[in-house]
Amino acid sequence: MNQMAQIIVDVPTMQTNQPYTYAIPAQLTDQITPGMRVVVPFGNGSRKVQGFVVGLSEQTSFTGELKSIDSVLELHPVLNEELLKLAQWLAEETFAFQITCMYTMLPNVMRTKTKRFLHLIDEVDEQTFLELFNGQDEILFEPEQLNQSTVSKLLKLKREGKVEMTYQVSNRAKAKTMLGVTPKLSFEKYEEIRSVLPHNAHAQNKLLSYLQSILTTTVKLSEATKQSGLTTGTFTTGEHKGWLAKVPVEVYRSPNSVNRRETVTEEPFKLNTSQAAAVQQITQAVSAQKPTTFLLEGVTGSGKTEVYLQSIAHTLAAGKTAIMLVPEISLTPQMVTRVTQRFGSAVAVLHSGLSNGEKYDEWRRIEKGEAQVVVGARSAVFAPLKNIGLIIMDEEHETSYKQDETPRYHARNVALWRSQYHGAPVVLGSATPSLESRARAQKGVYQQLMLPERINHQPLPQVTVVDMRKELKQHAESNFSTQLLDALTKRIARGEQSILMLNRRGYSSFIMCRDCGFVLKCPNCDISLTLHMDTHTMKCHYCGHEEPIPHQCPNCHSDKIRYYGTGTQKVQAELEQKLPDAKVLRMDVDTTRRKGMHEKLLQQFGNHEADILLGTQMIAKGLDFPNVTLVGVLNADTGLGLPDFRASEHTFQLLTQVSGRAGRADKKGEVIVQTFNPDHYAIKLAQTQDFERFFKLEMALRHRGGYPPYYFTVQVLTSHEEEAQAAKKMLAITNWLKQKLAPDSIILGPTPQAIARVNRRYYYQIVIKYKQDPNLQPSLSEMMQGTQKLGGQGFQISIDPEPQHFM
DNA sequence: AGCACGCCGACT
DNA sequence: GTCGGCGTGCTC
Repeated sequence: MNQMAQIIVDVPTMQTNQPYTYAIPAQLTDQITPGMRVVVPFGNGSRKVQGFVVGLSEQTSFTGELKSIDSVLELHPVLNEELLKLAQWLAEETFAFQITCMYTMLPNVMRTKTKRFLHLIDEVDEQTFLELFNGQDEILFEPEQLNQSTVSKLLKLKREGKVEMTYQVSNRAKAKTMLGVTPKLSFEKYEEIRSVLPHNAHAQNKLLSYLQSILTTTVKLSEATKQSGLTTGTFTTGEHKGWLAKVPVEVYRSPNSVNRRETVTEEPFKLNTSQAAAVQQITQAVSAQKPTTFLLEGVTGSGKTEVYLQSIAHTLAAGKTAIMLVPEISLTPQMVTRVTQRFGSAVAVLHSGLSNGEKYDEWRRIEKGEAQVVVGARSAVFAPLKNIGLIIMDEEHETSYKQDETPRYHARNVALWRSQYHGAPVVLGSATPSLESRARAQKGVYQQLMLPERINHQPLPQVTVVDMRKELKQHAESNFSTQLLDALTKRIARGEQSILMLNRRGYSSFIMCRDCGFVLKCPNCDISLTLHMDTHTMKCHYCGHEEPIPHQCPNCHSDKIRYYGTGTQKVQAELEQKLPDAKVLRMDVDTTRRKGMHEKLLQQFGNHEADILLGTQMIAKGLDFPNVTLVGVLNADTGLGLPDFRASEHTFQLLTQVSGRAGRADKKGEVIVQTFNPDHYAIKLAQTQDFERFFKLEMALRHRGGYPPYYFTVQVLTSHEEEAQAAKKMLAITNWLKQKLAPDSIILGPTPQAIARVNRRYYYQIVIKYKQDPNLQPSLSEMMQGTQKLGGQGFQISIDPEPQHFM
């Protein structure tokens, strides 16, 4: 009989990042199983915290006195054996706390906050009673809500033993309920009642028949009224007479339940030879339960999605489940509809647009086995599916698959882990794979699948590169070349649509004084403020600081303070001036901040309510508008200037993707790319969508520079309010690590971060490059242990494995 | 995180 | 002398 449980408590610190042993009280002996959420007393005051049971035992090596589990939060575990193991692996891999990893895998509602109450247990004078307790003998204790003297007075009473503190962990993971009706009597009994019913009681007679028809089941009241044609009043009468009971029934808040088709309406398309070959290879691995990783390479329009869908169909037919990961930005209604029309109610969709309650409900549908296909962004890789047969990751090169806060995991690595666990293949799909993945395919670690031809044999759109250096010499400064303006004018005349993309990477519209060169900067961060015309403010994109637009230079009081840089708003203004007849839709962070605006704008554009869609990167991904025949990239190369070794890769990927947006239907597409670097290889090769040549060239450069994928990388970051402190600490860490690491591991730095100060803190970093270093993981763990106590000294230290950009 | 213990300055 | 400031260390 297991009398003890190992529990990971919700106290995210290095020192508490380990299981604690608790006694299982007698009345809970049979209920506690690993993966459950429980409430336990923790720490000196035995305050109550949430915890996860990770193991059971009969003994413990702990010699102190054990505390007992307070209560359980669910009847069933929320983490199964697989996910518990995954959480442990993830914690080691990303240097994060186990508790943080567990919460990452679960819906937000499972994160709890403990409420504290103060209870009066002794006599106090009337004055204090009224002042502190407002005449009640129990109050909610929220120190941040109260003023300081009140808090200290209360704490004093506590020390004197006149007041007791109690804790309450509130469980927000509640299923939504609706009123349901359930018959209370037997068929015969209802028959008896009917025989003594007055002849004119038609409604009650009808109710009796209805109750007889749903015996032993519970039906939602709203459905019951619909089915029976009776009013809620009649049901209430029935309740009063003891014929039926009104009980709460659990329902799902599924937002798309209305349009979620119960029946499959879309037929699989016919595959071409290469698609069929790909599906065949994938499904073979599914059947053989081989955890093969496939790299599915195909130009835009080569029908990757159909390969995914038919592979999933096969997986379902084999009685298994599947995960399909897509970047958040391509999780559009069109895309979701396509999947749901194929697989009906077997699909669960997880995306950021859902409310916490809705996410919880989708999660429960998956967990209960009611959904077998999960479609979602990064975190959907943790979907609690059992018996996974296939994991798909579309646009595998997308940087959004890496989480940029702890745990800093990459969904691809999690997918590969689960693939090994389940013996399930992974399909990584992209037109422009990440160099890491493509290199692995080269080495035979991944199996390459190619889709060389476009589905309807259209030629790729013609891509013209315009040299903006020449353009600028010919006429005044403008965002538009003559060529692009002409092309736009033509489309408007023909009633066709255009997409204009502004590459915002490394660009912002700041404001500068033309007399003294003063640039308005954020008072908290080392970064210039960005102009926002819609709110008429200057904003800091890092800390959110906001201030009014200056009309006079704060430094020299000149009024020649002007805007610099190119934002979408400025381009829109220029468009309106140059093409006054064109209807322009602008889509950027500012116009899509409100929930649902993204979809709404796309829908408007799809309905041809505008001629031109102007936007940033977000319009490059996965949109399919048949009437779009022109794609213009206003500034292809702003990203190239960044001191980031992935700059070329990102530029190539972006241009290739955006080019795929032109002429997808029967109309021929054209792409115009404006650049100041027309000879750059990333731009030239994107013109012909020649990924293979780009790959070879870029790999040679990475080899020369000693960059990934030739090396693995880890970034270590320290910060402090004082610059010298941050620098000193980083240097000390560097010297310590140098002694620990393998001789062929390289440490770059310490260097200040590109934006050295953010939110009043200074950041210093090092980057470790290594090929194979068994000492690295333990050394970094040791470092995290050792530096933990420095937290109180105002230091923050974080580790980012395989950072997206380390500048 | 949050609670207690413990050691120093400024008050009745 | 005591009250309360927060630096330090621990939590089954």
